[in-house]
Amino acid sequence: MTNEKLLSDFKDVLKKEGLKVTPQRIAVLEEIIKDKGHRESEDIYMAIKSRKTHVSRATVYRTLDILVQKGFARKLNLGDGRARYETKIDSPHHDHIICNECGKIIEFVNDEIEKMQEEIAKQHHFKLQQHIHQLFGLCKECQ
Amino acid sequence: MTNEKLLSDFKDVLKKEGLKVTPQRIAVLEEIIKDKGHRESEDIYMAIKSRKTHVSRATVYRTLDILVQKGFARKLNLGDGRARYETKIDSPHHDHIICNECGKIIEFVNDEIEKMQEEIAKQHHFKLQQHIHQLFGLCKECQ
DNA sequence: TTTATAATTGAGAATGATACTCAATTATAA
DNA sequence: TTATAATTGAGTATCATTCTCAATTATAAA
Ligand SMILES: [Mn+2]
Ligand SMILES: [Mn+2]
Ligand SMILES: [Zn+2]
Ligand SMILES: [Zn+2]
Repeated sequence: MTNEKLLSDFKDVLKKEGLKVTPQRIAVLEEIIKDKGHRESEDIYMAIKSRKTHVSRATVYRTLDILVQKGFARKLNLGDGRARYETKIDSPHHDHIICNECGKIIEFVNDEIEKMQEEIAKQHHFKLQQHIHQLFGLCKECQ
Repeated sequence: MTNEKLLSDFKDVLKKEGLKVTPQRIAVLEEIIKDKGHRESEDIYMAIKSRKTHVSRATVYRTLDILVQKGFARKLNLGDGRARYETKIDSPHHDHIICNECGKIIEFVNDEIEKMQEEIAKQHHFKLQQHIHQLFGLCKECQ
């Protein structure tokens, strides 16, 4: 999806919800799509500030919530107390491998595992809604 | 392993490390082995207080750290901001299924998945150290 | 059993990420 | 241009967990 289309989609969603299109909201959206990485709220806040748009941490958090809610972003919990956000646009489901040393994050998907999760849930009479699968270790460079 | 053996093992470890055997530390150990569940620090703190032993939250946290460090307990992050602790004694590795509604926790192991994780790590040149695999959904009762 | 001493404890303060409050500002539609 | 409801941001609150440090205690030597 082009960034223009994405931006206009976002505006449409905001309007549809009776929410306003503000420079802060646009800036957060732009920041999330610009850098394909797994970003902390603080990073995004600093990146926006270091440019032209005036923004507060509160607004960054609020906008990230909207983006997650509306399917534009995904929120990750890597267990270190700081949430990460990544774009969800053109980004199908995947899980993560995280380096314990340098923090590098690699994405992976394994259909076998995805399938098995469903079976395990079924065996225990659970209706699966989400899952977290994270592998932690040392990356090539950090071993 | 008998509770007596476990207690004496714990005392041995403490002594070996130059740490003191205190009623608070014993109480935390006892609490962790008494209830096989996935306990919050606050639960353990309350349970100990509601008995006879005087203890503080700080000491519960400190002792739980020791128990995890020395292999007597396991610390879980379920993504809700409160750590859970479970006994590691006679409890081989497993992962968890968590009910989004009532919080019920079920344990599972799947050797296939365990094996695949190793392969995935290898493919990405990672030396695997730990992993988190949690399935979230609705349990039979909550659907 | 004392004594010496280093380890431990607990009350309360600190931390850090995130959420909330509310007065001032702003986007939007009439 | 105006009316108004939504948004913003500064600062405060929250909540789990960690830290501080003076008072207490476990331990081992005498
Ligand atoms: Mn990712
Ligand atoms: Mn368990
Ligand atoms: Zn690394
Ligand atoms: Zn349930």
